[in-house]
Amino acid sequence: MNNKEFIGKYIAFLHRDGKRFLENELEPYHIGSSQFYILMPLFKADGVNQESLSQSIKVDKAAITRAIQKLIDEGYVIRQKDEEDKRSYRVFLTKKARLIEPDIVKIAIQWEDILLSGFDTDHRNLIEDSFKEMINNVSRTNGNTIW
Amino acid sequence: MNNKEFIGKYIAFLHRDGKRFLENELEPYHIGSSQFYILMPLFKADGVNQESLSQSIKVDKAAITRAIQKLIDEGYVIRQKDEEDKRSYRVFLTKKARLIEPDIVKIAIQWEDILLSGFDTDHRNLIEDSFKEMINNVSRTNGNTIW
DNA sequence: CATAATTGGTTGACTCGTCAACTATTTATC
DNA sequence: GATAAATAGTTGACGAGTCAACCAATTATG
Repeated sequence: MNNKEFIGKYIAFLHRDGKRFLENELEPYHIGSSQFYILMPLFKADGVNQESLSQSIKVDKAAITRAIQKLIDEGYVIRQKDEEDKRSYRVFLTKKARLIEPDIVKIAIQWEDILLSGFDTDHRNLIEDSFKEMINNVSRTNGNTIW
Repeated sequence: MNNKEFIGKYIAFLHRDGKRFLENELEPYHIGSSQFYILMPLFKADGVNQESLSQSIKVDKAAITRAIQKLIDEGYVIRQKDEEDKRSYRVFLTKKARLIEPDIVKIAIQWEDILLSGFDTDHRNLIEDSFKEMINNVSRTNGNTIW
């Protein structure tokens, strides 16, 4: 039984599968997984700036810029210069985005249900907590030094 | 307490952090994370072909081709036409690769230790099993249809 | 045994994300 | 209040991975 595998490998598997799943499901809406990750926080609260989106999904602001451009092109968001701080833009959902919101959320839930199928509530909570712990572990480690 | 988050989001966080960690640590060896993922199975058994590597790390064979090219350029592997099946190449580690093997394995363990720090043995086993279940769930789902 | 289907590998075009360098605005500091 | 430092956003170059189209070799099938 010398088949010890690393968690990192499993994380990579699931990440790639998830990306593929999302991109297949999102194809009818002409967006990809990067747009999905931006829409999700916007559904909760729009009018925020790109920096805030960058922090909430922990993705480089350069990637946010590019992903938002696509959302604009497809008519899902508009940007408006923030009059309080003219360096930044506030990003707002359009009606078109609100129309697809239930579909997009459903896709997120579908993926969650696939991943966790067969897990009871306790197990789901334990997994969620464990993920949070791992994320804390990582940020604690790279928070101080640069590794 | 309406902050239900999706596991998929956490997976993406950890994937990106892991990639960054690996790439920082691997820099002195002039390889990146894609080479890391290929070296790891080769350390267990080399002389296999690219298709086999593709399956073992679940990465598209096109990416394997490109990642191996870099390993060749850096002198960590050589390829040898398989005389039994002339379509395929057998990939062998060089001495240079064997020399860095302990370092590379140590980097993998380091990342594992960061992720799972504070987890006792039971918790670690539970996490590993849960990841395996999630991966089974995914392959069961996309095994039949194409979603 | 000839032709068809499958398999191993490569290439090109693409998405997603990172980092570094840059502009423009805002905030601190002397 | 001028200059320095920090912050929001953009752009370019890159690495990693996917998919599709393609060769060449192998295996099935008629």
